[in-house]
Amino acid sequence: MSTEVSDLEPVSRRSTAEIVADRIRTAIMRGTFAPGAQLGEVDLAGRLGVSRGPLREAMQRLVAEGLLRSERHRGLFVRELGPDDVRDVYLARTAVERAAALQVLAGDRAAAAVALEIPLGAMRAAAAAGDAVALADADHDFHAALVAASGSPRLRRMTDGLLVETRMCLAAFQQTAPPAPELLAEHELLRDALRDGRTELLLDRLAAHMDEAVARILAAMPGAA
Amino acid sequence: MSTEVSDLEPVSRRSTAEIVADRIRTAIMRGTFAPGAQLGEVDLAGRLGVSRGPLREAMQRLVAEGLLRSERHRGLFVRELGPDDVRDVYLARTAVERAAALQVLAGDRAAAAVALEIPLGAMRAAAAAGDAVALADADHDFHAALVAASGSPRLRRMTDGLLVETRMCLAAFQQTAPPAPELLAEHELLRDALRDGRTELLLDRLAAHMDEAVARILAAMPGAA
DNA sequence: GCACCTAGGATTGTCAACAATCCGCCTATC
DNA sequence: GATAGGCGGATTGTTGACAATCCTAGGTGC
Repeated sequence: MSTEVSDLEPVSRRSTAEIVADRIRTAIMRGTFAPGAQLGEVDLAGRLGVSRGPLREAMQRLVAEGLLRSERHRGLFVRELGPDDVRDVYLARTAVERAAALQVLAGDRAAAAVALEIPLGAMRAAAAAGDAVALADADHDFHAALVAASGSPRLRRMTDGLLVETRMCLAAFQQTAPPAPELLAEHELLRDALRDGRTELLLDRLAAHMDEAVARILAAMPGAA
Repeated sequence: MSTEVSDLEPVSRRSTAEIVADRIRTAIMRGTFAPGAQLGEVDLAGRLGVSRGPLREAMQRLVAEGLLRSERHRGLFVRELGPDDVRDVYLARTAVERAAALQVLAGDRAAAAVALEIPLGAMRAAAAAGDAVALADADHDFHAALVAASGSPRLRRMTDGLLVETRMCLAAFQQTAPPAPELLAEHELLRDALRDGRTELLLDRLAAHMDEAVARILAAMPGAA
């Protein structure tokens, strides 16, 4: 809203509803809207500078993505994710990223390994600077890049949605700083196994990576069994 | 539109946008709207008896699901699925249903096998009657039931979307009648392997089932490589 | 004859107002 | 004192109209 770099296409190529959806999605991802919080339409519309029409369209999109819960004549609420949801998100992520990894292994492994170097670099910088948010961003980008390298639009779309939910889980209790060096090492091992075409090793490490993430999150969760 | 069985809750519990989305989704699934066709808002709104507001909300939902393609100031078009899309849909389905199958194997196999008997019965009846549409419905229900038995909401939601795209692929050239007895046998083999807990066998049969479906569809497709 | 420009029509994008519904609180009654 | 009934405020759901944009057809100049 403040500084647009390219005023050539201020609002042209993307629909307003899509822009609004992205904005709210990011806000939910960052924890700006607490889980369970109600989102008033007039308030949001006024804050974003749009009318209720496009805003409602954006909301429908987020409801379809599973980020919001709509109660008729009650309002829209940010979905709250419990322990079961954490397990389910990572179950689905494991399934999708496993398939993506297999596709990458069958394709151009080297190019994918190179592409992964970008988020890995960001992860190293974030770890060195002790920036937890940047670390989470880099983690996010790593997995998005992995799935993007598969060349599958549907796996990519699914991952995009699941990663947002992952960030929602993390944002609920950001104070739980993950051990940065360990996290970085895990991702580098994934990159190594991918680059070297070690199929079984990659799949095992991927599954282990997911299991550890679930354990980390559930350990930091209040009412986890 | 013609005969509603339960007029007790005509529009109460579900939002209008959701109802409209379901209606259009079904129409796309059945091939009522040809791929690439433009959907005019005023025309659809008038035909469904709602205003353009809820209709646009429903459209945003379908766009998010990947069924429609929106071009700004141009209109909404039914997505056309090419050979690459067919392969991608089944790639994603294989990933999701594999994960679901593993979850079922780790849970209550017997109950899942019983649940699968319902769509299998419908499939037998459709095969005997030579009803291609009912056969496709039963096929659809089988895989939906398999994933539902996993107890994972996210795998379930992904499958719902992917199955709709599957039907879109099939609807494009309905005349390609699949060999009913063979299709039935394949699904019964899946059920058997699931019931008996034969993990490797089930996963192999599932992958083969998907591969055969892709081959069947691509063979009937006009411009397939 | 061909290319460019312009007017027309139609469609989408957006907005502000109206109507229906629900929640919380207050009051009256048992 | 507790509970049933009703009222007020707020929010969502829906509608119709207005404005911006794009494609197509026709005309004009070169």
